[in-house]
Amino acid sequence: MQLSNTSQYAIRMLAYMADKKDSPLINATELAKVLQIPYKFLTKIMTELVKADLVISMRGREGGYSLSKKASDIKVDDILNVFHDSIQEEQCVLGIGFCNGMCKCALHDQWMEPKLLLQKMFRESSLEDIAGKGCKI
Amino acid sequence: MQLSNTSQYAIRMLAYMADKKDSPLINATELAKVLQIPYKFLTKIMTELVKADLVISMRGREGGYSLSKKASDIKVDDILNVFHDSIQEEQCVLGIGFCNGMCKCALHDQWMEPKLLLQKMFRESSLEDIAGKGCKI
DNA sequence: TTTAATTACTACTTTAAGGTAGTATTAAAG
DNA sequence: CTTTAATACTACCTTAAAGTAGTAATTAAA
Ligand code: SF4
Ligand code: SF4
Repeated sequence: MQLSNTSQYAIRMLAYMADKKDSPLINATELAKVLQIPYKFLTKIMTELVKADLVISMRGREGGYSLSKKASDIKVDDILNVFHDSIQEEQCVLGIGFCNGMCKCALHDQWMEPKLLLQKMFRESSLEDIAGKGCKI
Repeated sequence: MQLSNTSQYAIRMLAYMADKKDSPLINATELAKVLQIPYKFLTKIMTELVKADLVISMRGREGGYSLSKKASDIKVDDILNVFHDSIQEEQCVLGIGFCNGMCKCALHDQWMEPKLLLQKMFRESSLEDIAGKGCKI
């Protein structure tokens, strides 16, 4: 019951970048070292974030990565969507069926509440919220 | 963000058994067919449930499985614990660190609420609650 | 006592996520 | 122009979960 490694890495990478919004470009070497994420895996993930238009990359010497928009405009859910790790509308807590409300077990209604809270949290929390709150992640 | 396949299967298997509390023993062949779970995988899972004392098994002809206690006494969380799929006390929503409340990101407090709800749900929901509510899972 | 039907055990295969290696491409610095 | 430092691409390796196969052990019916 937790996010994939890849999503976790992606969130931390982008949160770090949001935190260092003074630097126009941040490179993979720095990110890998500071966040303790394998360099090659990090660049692989970053390339996906570039393709998803959450990040802009500059190749070549003095290159690096930067957020494609304001930190407050990049929601956690946008990141999760890139890696298909977001909570779907009809997703069953047990992963058994898809909730249609027609025929339900006792857990169905109980699941609604935490599910809605999680969805809300992911959709409304931006990188700005996560970063720069005194605690580096 | 969902339970492992193994946990899902285990819950469905036990819920089905709870539902058929009239039959003293239920065998793997029936379970596999009705629940559409691979027979060999099902027996592997069931053996773990036997070792965890949630299920009693009878070998040999006319053998099968039965719940080791009343359906109302087997909680979903008991099943999740067998497969290390329960939500830990200090578990971080992002899977990044372990929440100690000392140094936290903005998601930390928001995570508390759905997490407590999920824990409560898993701990308080029994097989009796899931089974026999008109909807077979 | 033999046979059939069942669970238990051991070992293997498959799949997908996570991770690594090497090379190509790009662009600024010198 | 050449070098250097960066990202991008392709292909592979590793690990753990999921699933499969075959055989042993057990028990009741015949
Ligand atoms: S009724 Fe229960 S098992 Fe079925 S989709 Fe809803 S939560 Fe899942
Ligand atoms: S502060 Fe945020 S990242 Fe750190 S453990 Fe709590 S929820 Fe996770």
